[in-house]
Amino acid sequence: MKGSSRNKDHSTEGEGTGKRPKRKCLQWHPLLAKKLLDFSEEEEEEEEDEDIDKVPLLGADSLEQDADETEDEESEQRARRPMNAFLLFCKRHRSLVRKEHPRLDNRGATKILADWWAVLDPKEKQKYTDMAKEYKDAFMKANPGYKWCPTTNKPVKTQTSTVTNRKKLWAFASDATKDLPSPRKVTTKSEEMPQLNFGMADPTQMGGLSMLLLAGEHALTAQEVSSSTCQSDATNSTEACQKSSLFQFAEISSSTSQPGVPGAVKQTEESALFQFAEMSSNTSQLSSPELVKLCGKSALFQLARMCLASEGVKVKEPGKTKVEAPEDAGGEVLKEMEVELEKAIKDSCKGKIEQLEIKRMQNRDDTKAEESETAKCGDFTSLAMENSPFERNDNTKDHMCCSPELSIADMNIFGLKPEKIKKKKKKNKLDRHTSEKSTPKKPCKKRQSSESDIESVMYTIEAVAKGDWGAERLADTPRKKPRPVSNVKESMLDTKSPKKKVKSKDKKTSKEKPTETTKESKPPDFLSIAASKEEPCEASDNIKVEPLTPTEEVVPQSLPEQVKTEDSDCVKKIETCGSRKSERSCKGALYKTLVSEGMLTSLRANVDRGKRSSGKGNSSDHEGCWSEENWAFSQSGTSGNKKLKRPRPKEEFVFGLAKLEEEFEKKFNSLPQYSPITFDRKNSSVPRKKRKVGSGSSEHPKSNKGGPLLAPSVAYMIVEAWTPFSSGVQCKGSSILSEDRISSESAWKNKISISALNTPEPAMMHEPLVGSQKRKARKTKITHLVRTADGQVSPAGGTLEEKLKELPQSTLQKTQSAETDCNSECSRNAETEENHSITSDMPAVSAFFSLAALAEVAAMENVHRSQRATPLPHDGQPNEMSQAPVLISCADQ
DNA sequence: GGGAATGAAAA
DNA sequence: TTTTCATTCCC
Repeated sequence: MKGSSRNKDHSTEGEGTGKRPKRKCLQWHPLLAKKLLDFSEEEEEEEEDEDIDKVPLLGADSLEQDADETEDEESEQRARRPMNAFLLFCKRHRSLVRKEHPRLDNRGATKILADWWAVLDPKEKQKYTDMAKEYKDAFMKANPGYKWCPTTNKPVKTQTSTVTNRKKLWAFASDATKDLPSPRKVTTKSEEMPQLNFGMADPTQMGGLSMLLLAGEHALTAQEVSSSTCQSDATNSTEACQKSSLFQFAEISSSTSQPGVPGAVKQTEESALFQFAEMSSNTSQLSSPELVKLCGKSALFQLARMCLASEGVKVKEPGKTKVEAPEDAGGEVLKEMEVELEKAIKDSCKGKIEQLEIKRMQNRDDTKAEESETAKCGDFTSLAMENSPFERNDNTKDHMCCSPELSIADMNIFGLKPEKIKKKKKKNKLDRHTSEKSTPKKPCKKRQSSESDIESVMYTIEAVAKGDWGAERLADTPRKKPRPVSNVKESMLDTKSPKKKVKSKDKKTSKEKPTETTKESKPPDFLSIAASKEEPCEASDNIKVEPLTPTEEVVPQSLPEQVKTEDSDCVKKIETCGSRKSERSCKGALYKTLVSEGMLTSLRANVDRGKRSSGKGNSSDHEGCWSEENWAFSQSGTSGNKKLKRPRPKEEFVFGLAKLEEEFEKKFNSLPQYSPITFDRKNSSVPRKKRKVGSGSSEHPKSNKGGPLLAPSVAYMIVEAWTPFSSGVQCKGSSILSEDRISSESAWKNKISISALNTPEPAMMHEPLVGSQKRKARKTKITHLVRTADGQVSPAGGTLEEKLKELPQSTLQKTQSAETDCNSECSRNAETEENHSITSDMPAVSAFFSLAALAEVAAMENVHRSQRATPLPHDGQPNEMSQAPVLISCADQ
């Protein structure tokens, strides 16, 4: 009754959409959700404050379960066992069933679904099975210790009263080992998680540094590649660069995600990417790419100068510099530095720098100048060199609290002591941002200054690692600094990137800016993100991390040496900066290109599509894969938007969740949906139970209803068209169907996407048949199908090809050729061969897959076109199949 | 919270 | 072989 509101009606859209059962907060990925929740909680606190007491628990998710949670246990508890194939099927088709049978309640729907399931072609089932398996695998990876049945043990939950009813149990084998669930704990507690699959906790806790580490590691490899590629060409390689960049991002994201910490990492990454995108976009907007380069150079140049200056300073007064207190101790040095900086800055950008004394004054004045400058050098702002130092000084003075050591270390890390100093100012602002985004946790509310320092450092590190530099900083700047400077920056930002403001915390920012007092408010951000403790941890982490992770060139180098060998550091730093810069430029260029090409847009669109899920709010995490993909998407998506506003922290979380969900959905969506009609027929023909042979129902389901499923008519048609083929073989052209699929496929990282997802085979008929019969059936069906596809019109198989071709024309824009190719090939293959494992191509593709999905698709398409260019005709050679970008899997009965 | 379905895992 | 529990959501 109560539920009546919901009625079947809306459910139409998706299972996913609306449904949130009361209890279950997180359908798919409890784990992620929890993790995310953790973050989100914090954020929420910030935003909402009201709500959560302190409980870090899950504010959001918890819907009902909150109670249960003590974080750990709960988290564990939270994990829900992965859905099995049937459940996936149900989820996917329930809405359809409901549409057809609005009055049916779920039970009835479930029965129908069961019928459908029974009828469903084995192949089709296989897809779901595969997906389920994948899902499970991912889940298990995420939750190594997860047990389906807690069995008696389940001691776990006892405590919390709530014990999750349902969830209850699953005891994790060993808490320690079990990562997933525990991760949260770890995070909270500080235990270390071995990482595990997800090990989110660590990175999160680690904060930016950890992030850096993770990202850095990935980045290193990725970057290397990218750098090499990028270096080769600027524009020409653009595509290559793009790919590389995408790839890198993907890897980074994936890598980070894998390790764990979906939430934080994602955010950070996203932010980074986003920033990147913004950077590029901004720069592009503001000025030509050249400008960008110039700016970057200038920035780099400045940095270099900074380093040099710092070196000099160090040489002169190492001790002081280290200790820092820039103003206090190294007034002279500072001045020198300032002078140099000013020069450099002026050189590059007109003056932003101010002397220590005048800093603020100038800063204010500069504000105006900055605006103008901004246009000139976007990066510059990003560097935030100027202001930050000053502020830093101030801050340092004010509070060096946290650990001067850290600050120093940080400085060392960067290799840019001076920079750090400078950065601080921005950092303050940035910090918020950074902390929020990149490192949710760290910040201690209390001392901004200290935080700012650390954060700034971390931020910079992260930025460096990411190569975001400018972008992040830009974003950050606005936020944190309460000071007038911030205002200036803001103005800068405004002009440059309204987005950022929009982004996440503009609101807060605004608040913050007004006055330092706001700092507190700021802290909330941090706080929200980070637990109170983190600071020390962070610091330590940072230090530790640095050496550990070579996140990026800069960091690693600097890290080890940093502490003592400053000189070398500086040099190195400079170099690194340069390298990064190149990377950045490449990335930026790539993004730009992507944007221009519209790829980002498309990605974004995909994301948007997925959004509906966002409403759900559930996040699913389970697999690294998904999460990774999500990230990738999110990143790409955000970047694509260009300016999309970055969601606020909360939003980000939500976003993260949403993204996860989206991804999941994408994947999920990738699963073939079958039109009810088809089932109906079958059902009708065969009264529920699986009818095995099927027979023939020929008909085309497609007529309409089916439409709802995949892509509208087109997709559906395609499906049908494919079906025939699929009957014998499954064709999976990645691009084949609708974008959704593509996206979804992309989403799937590796194999899954390829292997299973693909083809939607509506048909269910043939399966049971045996050998020759099957073949006959297939052919027959095929003809039928073909006909149906056409609209029932064309009879014979000959039409198939035509239809296939037509189909693409009709709807498919992109992969038409590919599809056709696939189809033809598939058909052939089906006839001749049935089993084709996934193509060899996959592996390569798989690598990028998540992120680059679109890019890949495009590339693949291009390749196809170029290579095959509608070769298709029947003869497709099996070999081609393998080659063909489109994956075709032929399942043989 | 039960229930309708299926399936996987554990006992 | 039996239990649990995964999803969905009305009742």
